[in-house]
Amino acid sequence: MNETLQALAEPNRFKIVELLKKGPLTVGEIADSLHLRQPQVSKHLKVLSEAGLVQVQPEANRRIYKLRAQPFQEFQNWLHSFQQIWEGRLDSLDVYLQKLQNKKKK
Amino acid sequence: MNETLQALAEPNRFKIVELLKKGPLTVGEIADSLHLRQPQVSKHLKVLSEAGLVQVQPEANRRIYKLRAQPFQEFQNWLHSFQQIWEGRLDSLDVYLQKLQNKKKK
DNA sequence: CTAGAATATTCCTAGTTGGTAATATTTGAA
DNA sequence: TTCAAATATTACCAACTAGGAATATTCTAG
Repeated sequence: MNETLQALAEPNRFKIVELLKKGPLTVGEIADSLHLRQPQVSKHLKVLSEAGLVQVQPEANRRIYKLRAQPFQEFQNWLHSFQQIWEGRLDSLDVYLQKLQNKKKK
Repeated sequence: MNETLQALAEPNRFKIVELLKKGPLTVGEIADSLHLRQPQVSKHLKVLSEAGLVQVQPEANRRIYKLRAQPFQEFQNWLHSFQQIWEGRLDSLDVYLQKLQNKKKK
């Protein structure tokens, strides 16, 4: 989960992921699209790969990269755990202030 | 969006967000729970605040921090844009290989 | 008004990381 | 087998940042 976040937090890696949403691409195509140097793209893809966000399929001397579904789904699950919060406890601040008051009076 | 990711990518800030899911807390309470020093917690909260992930409510000489819904919702929207992908194009790799073949034969 | 608690800020340092350049590796084609 | 294209790897540097220590600020209580 945290590895996923760290991988996505880098702006160029985020752009790479956005690109791959449209479909699989080779390293060179990504470099061209984003105006990045090839070694940098390879390094970013390595990070994304180690985080499990992309998978690679060798094809001749090209490497075709594509997104993997799982980490994004786990991400959604995590975000889902927030949803209840905004509903059930719309603003528990008042409750909290009560709690503080009680402590003070102990 | 990217600021949100960068804020969440730091492990201790992630823990702070997880803590705040259970309800608003003061700086000191966060520091105690996570075994962090107060200045560090203040600094992390500043980053989270500037990213719009938390909001603060001064109460005497305490500052009560709580999560803000919006950035998490935007996050969900972003992730939602992936959902169609795993369905419609389950594995467009074959299609892509066709494309490569065509280019080669041009 | 003073003391102390809670929090923010500043300065410094060490570790991390993105970018570049150069090089190595792999593969198809001549 | 030799060349060129595509990609990965390495070494290096500059920039960023988290952590720690010290200090400043704000507020309450007495």
